Amino acid sequence: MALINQSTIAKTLNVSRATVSKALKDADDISAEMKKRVWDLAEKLNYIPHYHAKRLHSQKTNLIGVVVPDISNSFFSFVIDGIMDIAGQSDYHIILTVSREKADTEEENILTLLSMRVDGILLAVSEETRDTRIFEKIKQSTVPLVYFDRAIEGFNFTAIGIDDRDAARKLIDFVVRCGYRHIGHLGGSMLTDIGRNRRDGYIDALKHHHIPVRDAWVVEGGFTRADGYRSFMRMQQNGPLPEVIFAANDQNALGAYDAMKELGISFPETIGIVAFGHHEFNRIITPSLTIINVNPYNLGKKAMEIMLGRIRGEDMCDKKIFLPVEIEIGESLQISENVSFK
Amino acid sequence: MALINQSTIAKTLNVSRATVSKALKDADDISAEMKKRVWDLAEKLNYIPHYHAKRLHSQKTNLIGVVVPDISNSFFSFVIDGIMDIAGQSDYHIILTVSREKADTEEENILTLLSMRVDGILLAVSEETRDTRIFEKIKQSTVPLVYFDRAIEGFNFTAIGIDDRDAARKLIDFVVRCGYRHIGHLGGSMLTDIGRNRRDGYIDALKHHHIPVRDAWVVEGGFTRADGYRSFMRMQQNGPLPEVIFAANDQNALGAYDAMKELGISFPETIGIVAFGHHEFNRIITPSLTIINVNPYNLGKKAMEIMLGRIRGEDMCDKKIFLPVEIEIGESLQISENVSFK
DNA sequence: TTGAAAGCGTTACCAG
DNA sequence: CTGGTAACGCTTTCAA
Repeated sequence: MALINQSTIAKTLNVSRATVSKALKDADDISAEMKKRVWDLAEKLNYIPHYHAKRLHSQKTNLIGVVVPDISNSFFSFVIDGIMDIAGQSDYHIILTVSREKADTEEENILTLLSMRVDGILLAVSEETRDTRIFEKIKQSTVPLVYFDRAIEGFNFTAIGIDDRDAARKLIDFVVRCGYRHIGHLGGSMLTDIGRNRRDGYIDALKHHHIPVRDAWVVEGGFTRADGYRSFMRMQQNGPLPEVIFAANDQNALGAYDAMKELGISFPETIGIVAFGHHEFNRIITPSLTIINVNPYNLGKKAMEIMLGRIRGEDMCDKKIFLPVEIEIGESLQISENVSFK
Repeated sequence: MALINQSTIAKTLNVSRATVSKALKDADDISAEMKKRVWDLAEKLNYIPHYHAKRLHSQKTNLIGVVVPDISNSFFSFVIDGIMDIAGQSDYHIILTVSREKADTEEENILTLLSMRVDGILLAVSEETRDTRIFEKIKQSTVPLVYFDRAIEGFNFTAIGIDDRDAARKLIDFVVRCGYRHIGHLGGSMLTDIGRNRRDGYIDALKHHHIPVRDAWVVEGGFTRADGYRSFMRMQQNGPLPEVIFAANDQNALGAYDAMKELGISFPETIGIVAFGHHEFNRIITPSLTIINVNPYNLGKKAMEIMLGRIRGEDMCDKKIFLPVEIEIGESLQISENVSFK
């Protein structure tokens, strides 16, 4: 016997559907006796209310749509973990979609979420996204959108992430103070703000220390492990390699590590790697990277909290929110004793 | 302006809602001219159909509910990746819920999914689950349920996973053939079938090789990193440690590694670790474990394929399906040259 | 205390 | 070709 509805209960009890509906939600104007009869039968017939029929009426779904580029990237699974923790506390549910870094999949996902009338959308933009018409649509729909990690500029949506440019500057500054001057960059996608900002911070820091930027040591790439592999191979073909490589993220670093292994380049003795990353991942990488540590779980929590504020109507000003970061020193650099990071 | 509905289009065009509905779905009995007018206006007003209103009528949601114990466990994120790949190809969407290994959260999640009238439920049972009334409810609801990785016996639902007992036997057999005879076990939860089966396989193998099972070397635990840490600490208090430890899964192994690091026990020189795990994770562990390799991405794909078959009404027989596994040898064992694994 | 009726956004059947 | 109407499962307002 499949799931039943209120009508079935009403018919069996010879009362109206309205009465059943009210009894089920323990309304004041239903007799205790009637309620008991309804509850007992509901229990017996395994009645489970229809979520969407209910919400159809209330115009509020308590659903939050999430779009991530890649769920097998542990960064995003930790973000989702944070999102779901906050969602669970507030009786919200998550519709998870994955763009696979494809702009058209992302667009499809957003349309699906809008069609499900989610109360809000949390989005980390795919690497490929260029066409921004879909963001116009979201704006028009008045569904609140909060970017996390990666954002598209120009639509005045709230974004939460880190100050990538500043963080990259600090990381490279640290590397320089460790005594290195030959520093390369395996970049992320230059279509994303974080890709550009991390590269710009890298260049800022080199310039600040009067170190020339060598084109052969700056490779445009992406945020996947495969991207890191390809980027390293490209840099290696450009001629002599730097002492330290700054990878756009930890996945990319892992790809570089793959390439070095394949090429027989020892790590970290020959080349050190530093990257943007997160602690949970870093703890299990070999040998430990030196990273700018972003906490993805907190990022997810914070993003969801902001979303809830948005839905409640508080905090309506669109802005960019930065999470704190810190440098986590791994075994990937030979650090002279007198370097400290405040 | 918020999202509009068909009525708005109908009113603006001075036609009936029925006409709009049919025009939008390109029905045969609507004039080309009418269709164009409707489409143009829909486009202009940013009309996006209401997913759940539509499905309310069709009695099919194209939604699949997923319950995982822990999404920050990379095993499950890879499973989800596989599930979503197949789902995307077939126009299904995923409602993801996380039980955090808690039986009551799991039950809540299942009820939510049933209330959303998902077309099917994919479930990896939490460690804690004992009360099986909720599974009765699912059975009653006639919503197809497919277990992946971890199952509860006795309800005759389809389950997909690996033959844990056999795999554990093979893994321990391999360790013995490497020359080790002092082998301990950091177990998973004995409430789960996989926890029991892996332990039983371990015992089978020891018995087969006439190696006594030492209680001090068999610790009951769980599948998280924290569990692994605690279990190792317990075993260490029991007296002298074995040469090789068989951990219930890779997270557990990681926790054991944490404990060893804290206690200053070198790895893998003093103690080797073997575990159930998956390649993607293993590649980034230091030093690489020797694992029985389960491919979680394929597991997810397969689980979703079975689910789709179920929904279509094919393949209605409930059974246990085993995925193939293989041993992946890492740096965690000192292996003598003449050992090979067929 | 209960029930009739309208409505949420959509589709489907049948008339015209 | 177009439209009225009932239906999907539920809630809410207003009468009785």
